[in-house]
Amino acid sequence: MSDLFEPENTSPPSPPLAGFTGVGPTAVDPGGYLSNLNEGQRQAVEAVDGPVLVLAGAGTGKTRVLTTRIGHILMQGKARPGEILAVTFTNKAALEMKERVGLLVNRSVDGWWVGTFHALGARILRNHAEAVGLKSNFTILDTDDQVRLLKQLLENHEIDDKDWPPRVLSGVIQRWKDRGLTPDKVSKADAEAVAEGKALALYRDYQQRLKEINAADFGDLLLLCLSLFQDNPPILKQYQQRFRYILVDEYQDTNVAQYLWLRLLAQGHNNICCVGDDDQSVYSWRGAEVGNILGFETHFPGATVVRLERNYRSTEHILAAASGLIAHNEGRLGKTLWTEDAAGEKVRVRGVWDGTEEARFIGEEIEVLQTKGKRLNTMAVLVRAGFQTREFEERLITLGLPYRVIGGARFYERQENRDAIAYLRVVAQPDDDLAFERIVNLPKRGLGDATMHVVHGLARAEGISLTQSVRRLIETDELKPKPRQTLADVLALFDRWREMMTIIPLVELANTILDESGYREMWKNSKAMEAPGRLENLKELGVALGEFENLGTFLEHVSLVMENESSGSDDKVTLMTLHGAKGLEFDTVFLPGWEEGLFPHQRSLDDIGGGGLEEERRLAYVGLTRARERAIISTASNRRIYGQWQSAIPSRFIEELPADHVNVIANPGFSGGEPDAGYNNTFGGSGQWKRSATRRQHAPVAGNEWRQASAASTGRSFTIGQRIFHQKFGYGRVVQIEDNKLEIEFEKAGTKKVMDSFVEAV
DNA sequence: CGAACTGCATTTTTT
DNA sequence: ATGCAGTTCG
Repeated sequence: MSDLFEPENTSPPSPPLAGFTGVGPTAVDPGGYLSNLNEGQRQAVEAVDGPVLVLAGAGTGKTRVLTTRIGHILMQGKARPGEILAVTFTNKAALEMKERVGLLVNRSVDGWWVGTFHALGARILRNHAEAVGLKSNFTILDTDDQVRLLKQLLENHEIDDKDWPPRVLSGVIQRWKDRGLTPDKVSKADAEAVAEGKALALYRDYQQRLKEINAADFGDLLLLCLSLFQDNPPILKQYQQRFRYILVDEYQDTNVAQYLWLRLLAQGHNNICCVGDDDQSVYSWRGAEVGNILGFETHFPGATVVRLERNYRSTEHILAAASGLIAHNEGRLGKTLWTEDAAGEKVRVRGVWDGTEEARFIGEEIEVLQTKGKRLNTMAVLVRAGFQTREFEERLITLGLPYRVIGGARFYERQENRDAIAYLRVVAQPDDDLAFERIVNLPKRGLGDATMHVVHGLARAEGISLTQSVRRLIETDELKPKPRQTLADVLALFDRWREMMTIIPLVELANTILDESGYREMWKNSKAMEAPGRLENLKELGVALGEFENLGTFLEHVSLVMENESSGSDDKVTLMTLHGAKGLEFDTVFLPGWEEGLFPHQRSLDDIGGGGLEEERRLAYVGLTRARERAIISTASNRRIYGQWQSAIPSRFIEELPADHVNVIANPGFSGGEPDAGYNNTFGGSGQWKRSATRRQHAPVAGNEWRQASAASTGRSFTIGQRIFHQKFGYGRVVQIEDNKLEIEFEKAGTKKVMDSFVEAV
């Protein structure tokens, strides 16, 4: 273990933050950055030493607190930039923190220890890879790789993949890792609960195999750090001494492994400041442990707890509604948000007949707001589950309202990009079996199952990687001449590319590989519909590559930063899930689908006493608190789920909203409650929807309409470049086709997405 | 090897 | 209903 720390730290100690301009007057700061804070925020910033928990409610300025706190520590000369560890959960948050700190201290924060748990974990591990049985160029496996690896290993484990699909087992192992459990720490009870106790051996085997192929999965980035620290006290000590101050964002989302990681690093000085909101903990299903934030004072004795309760985002009615709702949860640390802002509009609750009407209603509301001068990018539709966006998309397309859907397939996850990246991975790291396997016969080289079976056999028997196995096999005559020659050629290509790696620029290397491997040729010859798009994506990948110094940096980026955030500044309505909306805010927020079974989701209702329902309620709370000026909830009395029409009951969360802050409006056709719910009647309270509402069997009228529209849209097909006519937008040309949605460049109206049923060929 | 068929699940998402 | 993955058949 040579140099523990990177070059930027070997620079001579500079005076603490020369060039720090702060925000205002310097020295003790009267009128400077501290005076921009409210009482609570200021406390959170000034309580520099010892453990601090900042309970930051929605919209109370936690990012400001975090960044100002970093500035304050530097300003006070308590630490130099390289001595602060600031951890976030997502790259987006890390980027924002870097930007804002950079702005505050008026200098670049490159090289500071600001990043995600995973990125920082990887950074530490690369410095000490040998100590945990890896080489420093180890590959970081994504979820997909994990599953494929596991699938291969399953064969030796007599586990029935019908009962225990690799995906599930991968989840189990991941959860163990989330809890900080290496194979030898998994309890007997835990182990026996999965695949008749056979999963533990699989976990061992999986870890073994990871080392053989010089790879780590996401969980390992933390777990291996823990092992590293525990097994090498001197290394741990150096990091402890180095990170004099630790800051953590979104603490309610951390898992046990992350808590242990933080605790080890903070040991000694205990200068750790965690910011979070227990009421916004919505990720327990992926291993987040609310107990981390609930038990902070026990985990870090003598902790200072600061509550940020003054909200700068929402109106009074919105806050009161949200607070009233979340008050139904037990086991909270407790906070009451308040604001000095106006009362504003009450939260609206609208009952509708079905999903179609719901989409129509929201579409109308958006148009009304638009005529009042509201921009589309101030509005968002927040749904519980991804599939719900479809109905709104269709409606918005019909109305010609631009929208964007957040979430879904990402750039680096597209097949062609993954293939190209696989080539690069094998160049960078020959032992990367998963990448090697992906492309060894892509394009087709005539290497079938028979050949690969032999290769696998030797690899498994010897505990070596596939590349190594191939290297040996081509020296023998175990293989038939043809595949043997093919493999030799492939290996020779990789050897050549590997030599080029250090001499030619990354983009050129990638282009050479795509050409010489025949991969690009494969798509050029393909008659598949998507082929041109794939080639386009490969070009796009080239552009992305251009921004990186070397292959290693690029691959790290690909595995840790799955970003695909587009401009975001366009004037479009945002459609996304409630989970995706955490941390964002909009003037107007639409919250559709508040029905029992959908929200709260059925799965949480089935999970009796598991806390699932409370998490759903927190999700509702998150949704409401995204709104600055307006929150509009809707609930449909009929919904088509899995192709089956079902009558639905309004979500219990609607009843839980405090009546004084809510306006309930039901429609004539609405059948969620009293037989004769008045049209546009405004009730003072929300209790009128008893869940004993009559459940009737019915075939919704609107269903026919939907079916017709759907049938009409499937009949025709368009081709790219075709000239068309649209009732509302006039003549145009098809530029892209996505199912029955067309992107059309109109001659007068610009580029819009429309449904093909509204378009005629000319 | 690729097309057609069958069964099956179907919340949320980051790294 | 729908899509996907695994399997089977030509």
